[in-house]
Amino acid sequence: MAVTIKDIARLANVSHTTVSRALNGSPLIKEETRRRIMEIADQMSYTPNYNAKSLVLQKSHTIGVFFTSIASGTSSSFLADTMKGVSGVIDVNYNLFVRGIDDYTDFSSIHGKRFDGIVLMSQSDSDDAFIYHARSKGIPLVVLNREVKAEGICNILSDDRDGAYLAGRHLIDSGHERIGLIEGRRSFKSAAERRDGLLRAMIESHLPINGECIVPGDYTTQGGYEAMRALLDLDTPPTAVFCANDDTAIGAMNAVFERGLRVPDDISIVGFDDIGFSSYTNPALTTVKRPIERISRRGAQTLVEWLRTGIAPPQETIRLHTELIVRKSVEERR
Amino acid sequence: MAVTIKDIARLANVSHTTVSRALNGSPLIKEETRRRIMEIADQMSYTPNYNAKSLVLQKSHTIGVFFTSIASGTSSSFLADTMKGVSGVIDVNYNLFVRGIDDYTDFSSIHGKRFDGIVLMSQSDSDDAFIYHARSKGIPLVVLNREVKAEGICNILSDDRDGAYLAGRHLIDSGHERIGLIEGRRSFKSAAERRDGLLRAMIESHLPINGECIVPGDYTTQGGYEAMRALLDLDTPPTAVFCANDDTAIGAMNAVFERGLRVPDDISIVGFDDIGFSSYTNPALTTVKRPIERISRRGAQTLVEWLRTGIAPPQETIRLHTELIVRKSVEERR
DNA sequence: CCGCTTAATGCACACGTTAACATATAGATC
DNA sequence: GATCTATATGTTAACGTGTGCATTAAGCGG
Repeated sequence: MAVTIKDIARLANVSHTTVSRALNGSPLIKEETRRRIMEIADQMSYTPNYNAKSLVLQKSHTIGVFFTSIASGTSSSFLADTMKGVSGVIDVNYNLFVRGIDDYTDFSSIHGKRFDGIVLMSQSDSDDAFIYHARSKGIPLVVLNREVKAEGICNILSDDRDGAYLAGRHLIDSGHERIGLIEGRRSFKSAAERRDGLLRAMIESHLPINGECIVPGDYTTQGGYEAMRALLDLDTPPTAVFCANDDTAIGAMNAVFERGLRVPDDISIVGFDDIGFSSYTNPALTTVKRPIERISRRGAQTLVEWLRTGIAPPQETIRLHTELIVRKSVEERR
Repeated sequence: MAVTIKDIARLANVSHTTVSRALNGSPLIKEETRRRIMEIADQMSYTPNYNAKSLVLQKSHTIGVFFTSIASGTSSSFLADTMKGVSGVIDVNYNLFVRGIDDYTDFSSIHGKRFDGIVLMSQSDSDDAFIYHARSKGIPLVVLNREVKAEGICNILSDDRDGAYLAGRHLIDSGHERIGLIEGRRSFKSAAERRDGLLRAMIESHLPINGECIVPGDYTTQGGYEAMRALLDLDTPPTAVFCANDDTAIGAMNAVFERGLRVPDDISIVGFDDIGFSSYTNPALTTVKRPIERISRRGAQTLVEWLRTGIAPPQETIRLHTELIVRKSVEERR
């Protein structure tokens, strides 16, 4: 049914070897012959069978994009931005394969025959088993969004600690002294980094750190809502709260409104990520912009280059800058 | 490097054919032999080479998930919900391939050798060329989210017209008579259906339809913001506005607040989709729930069944129910 | 005219798997 | 015990493509 190089060979009165070489730009073929073959191929609208190619070349023509989980814990904007970034870079005759790591019970099907390379958007150190496996199989791997010290893998992530520090500074500079924190999902590395950044800003300014003002969260809107309720129940609630991400911040704002309080007049809120909606909350959310799409694009580019040249990128950790976006959810109380 | 059935055959002292049969559960193999082979395979942690399998079986083991566009026009929650729905159903030894149709300049690489089946989350009739192509190549195709009358393809979508009708009824029952509409993206079929649903409710109740109260939108938050500003600039603005989706509604609410007006006291707003954030807007958004994840899951199941049994599903249009979610953004003004 | 180099092409096999056909073994039938 | 049948396994070719090696043709120096 489908046209193969043998079909072309028959029409061109050459061997299929010659056709193969002509189509792949081998210097062994006479220019005139090549043109003739190309023309026939074109006219028959030949497309190579990638399975056959892959089989003989020991390449898969597939790039895997993995998330820690697709089913839960990954926010929509995060997933979408990643897909946008990656799919813009990988050209269309690569297969773009997408999965959550938690879809797998064992990793036996993850091997070099199946994936030329992998982009891992990693959120949790539970991914380490996956990373270890991929490395042991020798699959080129770029890890995004989380620092992994293992040898031979390239990290690209946003400087969350720095971003959280900026957010903290902003609150402090605005005159806040009693600052609360709603944390991110416990096992996620980013959660720890953001906490550390905020705390560094507070320590640097000699502000006291009250354990009661630090409450757990899970990066969800519902989690932010509940955490903020807990903070508001304190005898003296904080005047400003740093939320580990925007989803959390939106939930937190709801809890504030529910008590009949106002943002930022009664309580200031800062988020993290700058998802699309954060400029449309009421009041608009002051937050830290994290360039997920840029990270993904950069990661995909790194991988593509790696595959093209065959030389691994330097084992370095690239941190893309975060940026404080000041909107309306923080009160100046000087 | 990688272990093949021939390696197993050598160790088991049988031919590779026997191994192949044993692993594939052929009844021709003695139970004892099978066990022995299985054990060896297991112990060597054998994984089949899917390229070789695909080559000989003329199957690709790949399911394509296509969007009209990944780069633009597809909201994050839409994309994410689709991925969640599909990836939950397709088992992990299928390749899950994801792309936007607009990534392609020509469809020559879309053929049966490359895709066992395709799930198309279609938003625009610009996808018709793609659909036609896939059909002509004989690729099993399930089209989600948009009705396509072409023969032999199965449609699964939400009943947007009915949902919009429900929203309209709700506004009318709440005492609104001057009702505005911010439309969806012009080329998207869903935009027209939602408009029709609303209009039907209004006509049914003998409400006048003012052209000036119907303004264009594009399913984006920014678009909703601008459209609502236009509505508010009217001499007599509507008392309630139906927005073609939640993103639009959120933008619209912002425009209302910006004028110092209140929702729902001064103006009522209804959205469509029930994205995650719509219960966290302030006030919480009354909207119509559209089960994207369920649609995707159902679509993927249909396709999987089709591939498993080899018999095409009846060419029908399945409409999953939408549901009115009443929250706080509509005023009772009776 | 012979041998030698260079350019262009073909032959045959390999990649890992499945399947049609062939073969071997054992038990059943007469 | 010869013949048949059923059961279990092996042989071989095929899927579509790329590549090492052989082959042919042509050009060239002596």
